[in-house]
Parts: sequence; structure tokens; C-alpha cells
Amino acid sequence: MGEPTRLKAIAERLNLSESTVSRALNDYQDISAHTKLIVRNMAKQLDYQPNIHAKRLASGKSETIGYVMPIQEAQVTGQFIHELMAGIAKALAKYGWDLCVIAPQTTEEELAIFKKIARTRHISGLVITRTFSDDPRFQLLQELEIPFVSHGRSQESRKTAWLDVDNELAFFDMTNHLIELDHKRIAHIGGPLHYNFAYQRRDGWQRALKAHGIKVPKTYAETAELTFDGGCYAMQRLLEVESPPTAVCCVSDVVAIGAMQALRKNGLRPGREVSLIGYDGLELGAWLDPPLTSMRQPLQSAGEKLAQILMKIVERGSLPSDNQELVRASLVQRETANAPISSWPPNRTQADNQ
Amino acid sequence: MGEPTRLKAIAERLNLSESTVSRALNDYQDISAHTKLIVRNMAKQLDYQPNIHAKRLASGKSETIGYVMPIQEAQVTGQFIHELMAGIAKALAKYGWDLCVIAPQTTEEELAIFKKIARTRHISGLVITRTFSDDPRFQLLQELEIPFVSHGRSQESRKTAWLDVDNELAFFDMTNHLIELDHKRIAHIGGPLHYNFAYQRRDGWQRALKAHGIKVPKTYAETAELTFDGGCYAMQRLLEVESPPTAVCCVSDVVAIGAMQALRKNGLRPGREVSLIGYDGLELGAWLDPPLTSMRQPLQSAGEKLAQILMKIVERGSLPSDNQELVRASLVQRETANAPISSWPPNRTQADNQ
DNA sequence: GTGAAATCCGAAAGCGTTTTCGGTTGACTC
DNA sequence: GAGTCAACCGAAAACGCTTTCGGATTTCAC
Repeated sequence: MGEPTRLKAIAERLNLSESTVSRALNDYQDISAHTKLIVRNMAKQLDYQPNIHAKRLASGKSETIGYVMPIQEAQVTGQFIHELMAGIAKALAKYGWDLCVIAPQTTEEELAIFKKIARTRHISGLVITRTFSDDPRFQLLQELEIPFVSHGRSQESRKTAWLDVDNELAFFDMTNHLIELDHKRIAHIGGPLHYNFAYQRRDGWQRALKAHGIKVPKTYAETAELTFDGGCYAMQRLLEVESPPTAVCCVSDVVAIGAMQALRKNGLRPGREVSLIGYDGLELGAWLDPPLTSMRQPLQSAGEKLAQILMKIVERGSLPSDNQELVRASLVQRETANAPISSWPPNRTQADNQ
Repeated sequence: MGEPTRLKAIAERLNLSESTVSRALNDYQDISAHTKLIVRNMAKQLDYQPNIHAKRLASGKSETIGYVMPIQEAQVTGQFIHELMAGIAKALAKYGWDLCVIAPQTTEEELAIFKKIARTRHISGLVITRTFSDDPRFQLLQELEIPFVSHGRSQESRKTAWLDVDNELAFFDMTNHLIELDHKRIAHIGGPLHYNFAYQRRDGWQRALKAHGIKVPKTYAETAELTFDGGCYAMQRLLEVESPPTAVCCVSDVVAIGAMQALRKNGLRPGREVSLIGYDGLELGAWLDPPLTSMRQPLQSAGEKLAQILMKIVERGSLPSDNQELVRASLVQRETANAPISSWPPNRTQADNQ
């Protein structure tokens, strides 16, 4: 392939200095329009690609952003991550920035990597996901002055940049949908409360109940690990309370799928005796038996937006707190949310009297 | 945070030259053990992190490998990609290499990116996945002399480095398993033949049948898009042939899940009238109703191995053709593969006579 | 005690950009 | 026609590391 074209080659061909060529290509004000034109044409003709390492060394900028892949713990997060990353990469590519993946095995390792980045600065900004209510990363990144944006909020995120779904509203909407279907006994299977979204989703559910003057037993507020297993166990527990619910709001599709399993094991059919709504809007849900009703959030575009926010902060010094954005999730109607049936719960009065 | 530590700082503190310090840190032969020791200690004490851009500029190496994310087309590939990337990133991190994600929207864009990389060389090697039988990337990357390793083979991969599952063997094993369960009418839902693995899997199925002297109608060799939909349609067609199969080998779990749907629509239960085996071993499969039998390949370790192969080629000039490795998939027994039942197909003799 | 061979280290030249600083034009004012 | 001011460009110094080349010691054999 021969030697790649250097700045020098362009300069020599045009009888200009390297510095002029450099500034022409970078659109400096003190280069005449004519010079810019011929330089750019020559650059195109020679298929010039700047040496990125030299550029980054000289400018002190790295034009690389890092994405911290969540530690593999929750199931079926893969699809989620894939779409988000595709969006990020796409947006970055437009400006010639790189997306670098960081895959720490533990939280300690993650924090150590942040400290390293703060020293080397070879990554100019970070996207983090799976935020916790009490998330040590926020404080550390602020201390280290590493620009970052999170997908999801935290208690620590008041001054930082983030993009999040309005989880509270989503679960408010979700619960209202069930109420409109005439459900009164609406339970909730939430996630572990160290996840920030778990709080918000539970609150949305509660607010909707309160808004309609519906009271449910405390046992209706279940918690599950974000796994199939977790959902299965939680649903099982819900079926064993004095008077079981006729509908359940699930913190995620994965949990809902686990819950479906529990219903089946008890001879019940999701969407008949007990309605179920998940969250994430996984494509997969449409192919379950029965297809799972869910809430969907835009992911691909979220990735693009995250990238844009971060570039704005890194490049133009935009204030993190000016970059907080909430998007709305929408209901994906499928077949697990229907009106309650009269034969369920079977032993209602009996149970109520126990 | 103050200024990061530079080579210069270490040199001044120890009254050594920068070049000596550099070579000490890089373990050159012509530096005494004693000097190496004190230099390393001082580096540790000052928490020295080399400026990666300077390093890469000076050495001409980029220590970055790129992963080409498949264009979003097949469903539920996310989990797959996530695990693979986690493995790659993990292995690279050990040596301080970076993983850079490339997300082309089209094949043309992908090839254009390759050409750009060939000029800038800011990525020293590539991992590609989702290989096609007739895959233009292999020739181009060889021409451009970009080191790469593929996850999956191709007709063009004779001289290149790859890591692949023995797809043929996997489907041979899968089919044998069904034969051992006493199935004779074993169909296959394959993928589009432009995917290289689709060929191999179909061949494995055929070889097993032949080995046992089992003959099946041509209509038993179905093809489906790698989507839920695709699987659903293909299964539907299989149910409409003269004498439908009692078992089906599916090219992927996603396709199998679609097939399950088709069975249900026809009042049949997967694993009772018609046995089904998928491929990919998705965790999810265990949570379907009924749980899907499948074949699993190791992914996390595959990612690590891909990274190691690539580093070996880039760094030590190992020959691509010396780096071809086949791994074996293993059966994940769940509940959709059982012995055939006598009442199916319902109109066997009738159908046979038609 | 001389020559040769090791052993260890420093000087300095890159690597390919960006960016500061200043210098040369020509136009424009009065 | 001297002074001022833009407008435009070049020289050269960074940026922080690697690597070549050679020089100074020391070691060893004879």
C-alpha cells in the first residue's frame, strides 16, 4: 500500500508550510479561503488521513470516549447494551471519535480504571449505565474531573449530566393502564433498591394507586433480583399472600418472564387470572406464550444522544447540569394485560377472613 | 490533580537519562537489573502512566484492536455480542490494549472503514464476526494487510486466522441425539445459506441421517431468516408437508422460539408431538414454556481467545494460518427433545398414501 | 598490561501533528 | 508618503515517548 500521506507531502506539493496546511485543514480563521480550498482538494486527492496519535499528542485531546460495560449480572441485558452501543458508536463516528469499551470485572476495578484514566487522559469522556441509587462512581468521576454522562440517574446526579427514562411516569402509566382495565389488586415486583430505577418505578406504581384511592396490602410490594429466577420466586410469594393480586407490574421483562413461569407452575395463565406488564419492550416478549405486554424506551437514539451530550461537554465545555434529559417510555400492548376475571382469586372471601 | 508524571520526572529524580528510564521500563536487555529495579520502584511511587499517544506515535504501534459490531439484523444477537466483547476486552486489558468498537451501518461502509484503517493504522487488528460463506471482507483485509481474526469461517478463510465452533459436528451430535430418542422423521430449519454456518449445520444434520440410513423428504430441509418470524413460518411450512416431522433441528434458538409459536398455533406442544432443538444455548431458553433444549458454545472464553490470537499475530508476527481453532458445542438438555409419541403425525398412513 | 569483548548508559534524532509567535505583504487612512 | 491595520503565512517550538548509535567503563584472556 505504500507509505500513507503525511502533512509534509501536501505541503511540498503546494509549496506551503506544514503549519499552513494543518491550519487550513482545521479551518483556522487566518488562512484565506483560496488556500483552504486547494489544500483540501489536495488532501482529498492524496487521500490524506492524519496520524491520529500525533494529532492527539500534539493537541492534548484524545477524541475517544469510553463506555463502561456493566458487569455481567442481570440477564438479557445484552440486547440493551448492544443497541445503546450501536447508537453511541454511530454518533461518534460522524465526528471521527472513537468508542473504547471498558469491561471491569468488579466495582473496585472499575474505580481503579477511572483513576488511571484521570492520569493518562487517553479517554476524554465516559458513558456509564446501570446506575445505583448510591453510586460511588458519580463522586469519584467528579473529583477526578473526568467528563461523563450517565444513562440513568442516581442520588448523586444532581449536578452531573444524564439521560434517563422517566421511570416514575412509566410505572404510573403502566399502573393506570391496569386500573383502566378495572384491576384493583395490583401488585408490584420491583428490583433491588440499590438500583436507582427500582425506587422510581416503585414510586410510580404507588402514586397511581394513591391517585385512584386504591389500597393494597404491604405484601404487594415485592422485590426480586433482576433475573428470571428472581421474578419466578417473587411471583410465587405473591400467589401465597392472603388475597393474591389480579395484576402485577414487573420491573423488567426478564422478571416478568420469570413471573410467567411461576403462574404456569400454579396452573394459571398469564393475562387470564393474573395480568402482567413488563418493562424494556424486548422484541422477544412478542414471541412468548402469551406475548408479554411491556413498556418500551428508545435505545438506539438514547445512545446517539448520550454521545452528543458527552462531546458537547468535552469539546465545548458545556455544563453537565445543563445536560439532563428525561424521555418517556410507551406502552407496548400485547396479551398479558387484560380485564380481571371473576373466578380469581378463587377463595377470595375465605382468604379475606383468614 | 496536578500534572501527571512524565518520564522526565523519573529521570530527574534518579539522575538518569530519559532513554534509560524508558528502556528500563520496557525491559530492554542492556539495562542492569539494579537500574531496572530502582526505576520501576520510582515509577510505581510516582504512579507513572505513560502518555499513550506519545508512546504509540513513537513506536508506531497502536495497541488497539477493533471489533466490528454486526449490523443489527438478526434478533437477540445482543447477548451473544455482549459476552464475546466482554471476553475480548478482558483479555486485552491484561496487556494494556484497547478495544475499539466499530459499528458500520452497511457492508459498503464497513469496507470503507477497513480502507481507512489501512491508511491510518490507528487500529492494529480486527475481530470480525457473523461471517458469510462468500464474505468480501476476507479478501479485502488480506489485500490491505490488516491483521484480523474471525469468529466463524468462510469459503475465503483458508489462509486466515479464525476461531469457530464445529457447526457440522454440533448438528451431527444434535441429530444423533434425536435419533437415539427414536426419531426417524427429523427435519431441519436452517439459516440463509449466505451465512457460512448455515451450510455446516445443514451438512451435520444430513450426515447424521445418512449415517443411520434414514431418508427424509426434501421438504424436510427448510430455510428461515434468523428471526422469530422466520422460524415461525418455516415450522408452519413443515407442518403442512405430506407427513410432517416428529423432530426438528433449528439453526438457532431464536428460530426455534419462532417454531415453538407455530406449533402452539396448531394446537401442538413443543417436545410432545414435535421435538425441537435449538442452537446457542441462550439462558432465556430455560424460561420458556416448555424450556428449550439447545446446544451451547463457550462465548466469554471465545472472546478471550480471539483477543489472544490477534495479539499474537500483530505483536509476534504469528502466521494467520497457524491460528485456526475449532471448539465443540455441547448439548443443553431441557424439555423440548423427547421420544416421539404414537399419535403423531395423526394421519400418518393416510398421509403416506397420498 | 594490552587488546578485545561485554556491559551499561546518554545524546540526540526521530514520530507527525498542533500552536505560538512573529514577519511580510498590501490596502487604507490622513 | 509615513503610519496603521488587517490579512495571510512560515519558522520553530512543543507534545512525551522510542530507538539508534556510539561512548565510557569494566572484565577477561593472553
